[in-house]
Amino acid sequence: MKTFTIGEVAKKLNLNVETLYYYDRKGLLPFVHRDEKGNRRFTVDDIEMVLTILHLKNAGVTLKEIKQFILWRLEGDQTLEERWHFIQKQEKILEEKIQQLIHAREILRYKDWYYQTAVEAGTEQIHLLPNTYQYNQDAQDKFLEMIDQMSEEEKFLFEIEKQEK
Amino acid sequence: MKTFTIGEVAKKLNLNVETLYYYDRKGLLPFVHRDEKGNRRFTVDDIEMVLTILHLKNAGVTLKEIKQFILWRLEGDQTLEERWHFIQKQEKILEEKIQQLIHAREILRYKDWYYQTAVEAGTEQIHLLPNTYQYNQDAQDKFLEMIDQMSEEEKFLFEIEKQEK
DNA sequence: TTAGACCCTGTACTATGGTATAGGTCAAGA
DNA sequence: TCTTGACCTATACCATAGTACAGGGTCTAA
Repeated sequence: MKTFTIGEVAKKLNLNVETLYYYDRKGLLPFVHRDEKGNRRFTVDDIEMVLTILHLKNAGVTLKEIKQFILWRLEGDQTLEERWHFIQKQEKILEEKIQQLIHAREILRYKDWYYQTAVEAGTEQIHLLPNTYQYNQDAQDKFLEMIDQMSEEEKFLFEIEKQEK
Repeated sequence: MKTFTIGEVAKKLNLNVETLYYYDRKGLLPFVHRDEKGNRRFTVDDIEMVLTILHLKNAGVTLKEIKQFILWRLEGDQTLEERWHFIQKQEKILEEKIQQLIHAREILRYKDWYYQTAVEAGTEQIHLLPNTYQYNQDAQDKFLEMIDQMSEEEKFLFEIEKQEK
């Protein structure tokens, strides 16, 4: 069965070897064996595992949690339920993260509109109440139109702005 | 015009005051004025600015970059173009991040299926080739079915697994 | 008049996820 | 033979984004 050196794995997975050494030190690669010279040899299965680490990392899972998952995996079928629940939990967390970023994207798109129109007008004043940095009705309407759901913080600001007027 | 203390702002924006002090130290709140006693007083405009900071932070922008944006904003209309380009750049970065997380979500959903079926079967063996940790044809087919686009790293693994067989 | 709740500054400490550096082994090629 | 490159360990160092703590001021209510 073909095996790979740490350098080959790093190259193929677009990591640098230091990162793989770091993961090993942190206990994320307990499955990797050594040859007679003491060098790590990664099997295809091992690379599969490293890819799983990267998948979880991409999903925002910390190395500590990933380590737990890896250890469960080495324990075999008796930890299937734990692993399943772990995956379900991470799915929920990730879903929330995605929704948060989608909100952030709406905000950026609003700001994009805001600056595009300001640049066209040559001044930000077109969006502001005279002598303040507070947004005028048009800017607020556009905000409401472009943003699906306001956060609590945004609602709070809307409230105090209303009271000012 | 009503103003707010740092504690009030922190509470309303769900931050702790230390974080606001930290932002100030880092130069993100140069617009906040003090009263006779030396205490910070936040105007509605100021809170608007802090909310902008939080929006950018949610979008994954670093504090360093946010500081730049804030400074531009204080310079007024002559920096409108810079600010617009900055927003457009952050939009692109965020879009990529969202797509990456959506890929990660597909992977997690696949793993969810993988573990659900394994738990039902009582063993992970139903997805593996005998005596390895490599996925069998069914598991691979399901992967291809559930994952929209494979990353380079995933393609690489598929290749070497094919060669093994 | 004193305790508690805020406010302030400055400095230290933390976690996370690496990256860099020093010092060493070993095999292959010029 | 000697240098280059890939591997190894151990340790130091880094940025980011806070969090905690020490020491001090000021106002208010019991």
